Amino acid sequence: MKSILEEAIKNALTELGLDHVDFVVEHPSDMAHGDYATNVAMVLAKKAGRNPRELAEDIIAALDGKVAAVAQLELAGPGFINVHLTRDFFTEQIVYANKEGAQWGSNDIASETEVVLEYTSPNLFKPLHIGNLVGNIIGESLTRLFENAGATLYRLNYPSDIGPVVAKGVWGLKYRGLNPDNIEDLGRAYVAGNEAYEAGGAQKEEIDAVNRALYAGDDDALNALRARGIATSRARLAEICTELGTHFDFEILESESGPIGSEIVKKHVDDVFEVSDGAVVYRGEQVGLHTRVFINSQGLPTYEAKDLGNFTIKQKKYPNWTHSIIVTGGEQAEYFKVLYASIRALWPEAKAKNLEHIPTGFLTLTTGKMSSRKGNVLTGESLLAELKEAVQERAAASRAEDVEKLASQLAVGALKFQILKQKVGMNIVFDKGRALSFEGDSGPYVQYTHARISSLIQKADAEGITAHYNTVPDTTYAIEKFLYRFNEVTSMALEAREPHHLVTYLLEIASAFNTFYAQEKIADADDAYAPYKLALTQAVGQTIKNGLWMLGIEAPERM
RNA sequence: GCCCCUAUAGUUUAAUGGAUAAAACUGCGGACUUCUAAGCCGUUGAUGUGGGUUCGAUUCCUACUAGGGGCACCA
Repeated sequence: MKSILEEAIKNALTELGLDHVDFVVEHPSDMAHGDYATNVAMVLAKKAGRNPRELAEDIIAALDGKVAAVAQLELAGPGFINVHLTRDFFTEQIVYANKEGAQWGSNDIASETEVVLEYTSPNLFKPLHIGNLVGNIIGESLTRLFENAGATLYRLNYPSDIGPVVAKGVWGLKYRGLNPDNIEDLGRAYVAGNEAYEAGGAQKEEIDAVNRALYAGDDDALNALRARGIATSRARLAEICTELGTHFDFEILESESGPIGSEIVKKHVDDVFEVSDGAVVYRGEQVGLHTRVFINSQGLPTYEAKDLGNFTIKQKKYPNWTHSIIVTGGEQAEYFKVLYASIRALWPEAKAKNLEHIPTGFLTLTTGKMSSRKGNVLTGESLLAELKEAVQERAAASRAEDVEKLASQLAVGALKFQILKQKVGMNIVFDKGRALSFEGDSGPYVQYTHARISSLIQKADAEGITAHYNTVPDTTYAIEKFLYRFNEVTSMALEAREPHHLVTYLLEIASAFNTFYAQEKIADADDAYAPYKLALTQAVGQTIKNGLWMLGIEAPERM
């Protein structure tokens, strides 16, 4: 609808012999101002040297009758043109939503793209910090927004299985006699290794030696500890990903990408890189950035070189990619600028493609600071467990058949919703108390609205009410004014890489539905409008379900 | 020291350069007791400071203040 209006306005400008300018068609914040409004007259006024209100009058005249769904055009304020849509338009949107079903809200704005999206990417020898979950949650939502827009999409996980962090963990396993098959011991081993490393001295050198040995792969005992630790960590990661609703299409390990990256760096040591203090570096200053080390003075690849190897593997596996997107913590924002600069220097053809880094915010707790080094972290799984525990009683008292499943759906919903609610990149202050309360602007609020709708549909069915559109009320319900915006929101959320627009929308539509529900009896067999209300209710339910899916959140039928 | 990001109500967050800055939590008040009260209705309360651009600035530019992040062998 929005694009139809934009097109009609452009045609009107041509008809009036006016220049084309950049104007917007938007939803006025006050619904009394209509369903859409455009500022075209005001933008054009100065250029044309005319009064904006007079100009708006001319445009209204030229626009009148051109778009069937438009009931009324009015001039307002300093020169806005407000557009009111017809009753039929809103009814048609309900028909359309119900007909589309699971496809409702989809679009094709990314149908020409092939996207490799890398996210989650934990270190296999560090406990999964709740901060790691942020990347998973945002990344997963982006993958779904891309899929919803028709993209060919590949989900990539890039866990770290070799390097200093792994060496610390393996050292801890060996010298503290910890069990590599136990996930808690793995966490303790890393903390011990890190403390030893920071203390310096002989132990630090031991850890460096472990690191070199692991790269060389010539110490069977260390190799075995590393392999067992990795297996333990990956098994647990897989469980968490299942619970969160993420599956990966493929994985690249740093132990694979490192050697490939090293080769590339060594091959280009004269044209792209240079040797400095025994290390191989890239001089980012030439493009306004900073210098970074790609191969350290011990001859081992750093994150930088590994990422070049990672890029090469992706390139080989998916040569037709158009977008390579990596979601990580915001502290890596500057790093990725340098990395991408080096990639463009190495492979000029990459300039024609889209290399994107999406930095996420830092997650802090309102209740105090966490430190992964000291081990007093709130791990991803412990938080999920806590959320599930908190919801257990409610879930048990609910109408759900499978209480455990509902508890999990609500816990995951609460967590994801709170993280996706704000703009990507903003630091997240995680309020456990609020997340645990499940009230207000929360995942469970929207999930509850969905369950309520499912229940209403069931009741209507029992009452013998069948959805149809023959008897339509004269006035448009407020909720109908939100429904048709769904497509606009999903496109915008994807284009901006900002799922929070969708979150805001779902809260609005859920809230509008709950108001509708409080004001109107829906499943009333004696009500002539009941079939229409039912159709509307179904459409809202479908919107919420599809919208939650794009956030990676399940929509329970009963709760 | 240099670079990047951020600053909105008591708190946590919204607002593609537009009209009276939108919610939630908290506080206070209320309705129904009819389809799920994890709900609904009402109410108090905000754009860090100074300039600039613009018909119009929370949004763009600039200086300052405050907070976070980064700046060579971690990821």
